[in-house]
Amino acid sequence: MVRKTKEEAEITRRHIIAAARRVFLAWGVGRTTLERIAAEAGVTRGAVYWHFRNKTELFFAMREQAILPFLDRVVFKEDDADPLQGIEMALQEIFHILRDQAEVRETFEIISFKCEYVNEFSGMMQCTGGQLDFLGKLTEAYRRAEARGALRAGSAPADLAHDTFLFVGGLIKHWLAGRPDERFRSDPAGLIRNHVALRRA
Amino acid sequence: MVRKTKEEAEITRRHIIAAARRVFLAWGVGRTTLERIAAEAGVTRGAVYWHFRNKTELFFAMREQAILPFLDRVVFKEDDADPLQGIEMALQEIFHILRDQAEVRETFEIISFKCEYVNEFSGMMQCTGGQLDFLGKLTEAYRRAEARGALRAGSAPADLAHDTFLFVGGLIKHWLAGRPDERFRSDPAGLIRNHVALRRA
DNA sequence: CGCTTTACATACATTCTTGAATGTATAAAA
DNA sequence: TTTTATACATTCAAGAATGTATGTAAAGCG
Repeated sequence: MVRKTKEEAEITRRHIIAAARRVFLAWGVGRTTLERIAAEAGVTRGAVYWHFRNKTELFFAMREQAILPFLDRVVFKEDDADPLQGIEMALQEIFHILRDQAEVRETFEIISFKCEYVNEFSGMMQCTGGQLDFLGKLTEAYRRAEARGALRAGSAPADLAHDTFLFVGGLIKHWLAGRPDERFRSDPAGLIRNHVALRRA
Repeated sequence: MVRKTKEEAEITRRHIIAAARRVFLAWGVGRTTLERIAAEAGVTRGAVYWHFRNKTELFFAMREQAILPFLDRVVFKEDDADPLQGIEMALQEIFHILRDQAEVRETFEIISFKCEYVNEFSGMMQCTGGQLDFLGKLTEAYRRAEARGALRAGSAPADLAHDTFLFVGGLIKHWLAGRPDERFRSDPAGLIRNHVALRRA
């Protein structure tokens, strides 16, 4: 066996994560063996065990990679002229990421449908910190909109934020699950536009 | 072994399904062995194999049981005075069922979080017939509301129905996942009320 | 230049699971 | 009353899958 440099080892590590994503998606996390991941990555199980303590750690490494784009790209712009526009664009951006970045989409598909939330994983089904953060930012954005008089009367920002949060959760799930011809999959932009329009003053 | 009568065999069958539900919930469907289900039900694996061809068939039998209460109890009453009231009550009823019927709630938890949608199961992640039926009834109900002038202007019934459908999907998921102190878990009624109120003329 | 650590591959022991085969006592049918 | 089908229990063979232990050759470092 030819010993690799640090850079080459890092590449191997990424290959293993990418292979894991493909195999998880096709077989589900539970039915995926490290042997199969290794084969898919063109290495042996020994290599996988070298880089990751076990399947769980590999799973979390994969998950981490997919969350980063959202932290970077989903932001609530403060548009004084139309505060709700910032909310709408943030929501749209979620689906742009899912559409454009296959690895992110596949990872979300795995998290949503190819994984059992039990034992070490059971905490993951609750709202994660990132999700609560998103809910908080949504609430702030609606508050700003209210201050600008952009909201229709009778709706508290916090309630609107909760409603939007649940809407987005449902949409992500159905978007991921749906076949291309289904509405949830084909027209998230329209659904988001309608959702936000309901809130306009 | 004492051979059982048909009635006793039916009871055994139900016991096995109930045991499977408990074990699925704790261990996840994939990591659950028929041996463990059998032990939980107080029978041997032979009995399980007698009643069900394999774990998949047992899973679907359990699932079937949990869907029935919704077909019975979630109905859209046609209230001419306040058509949106019928929609709101139908949504509320979903969570009454989940709150009151532990077996239904647990089964939904399994379907949502303790099961990998792969191979035979992969079709299940799409909208089932029951869900599409629900969406259809929602659309009809909103159409009736529009005809009665109960809807705020500018929103098409079909769009409202989609929005509500996604909201409910998100709410069910977060309600199931949440701990009792979380808002999604503690106050679905309020969230539903706000959601419907947004649509009022 | 020699030692140590790294980055894997290989081999092994152990532990589940599963499906099927077989046994068996009795309920139900004839 | 005899026969047959039922409703399980028990046993077995065989194949994964896992974690670990060990081998190894080269990279990295003083």
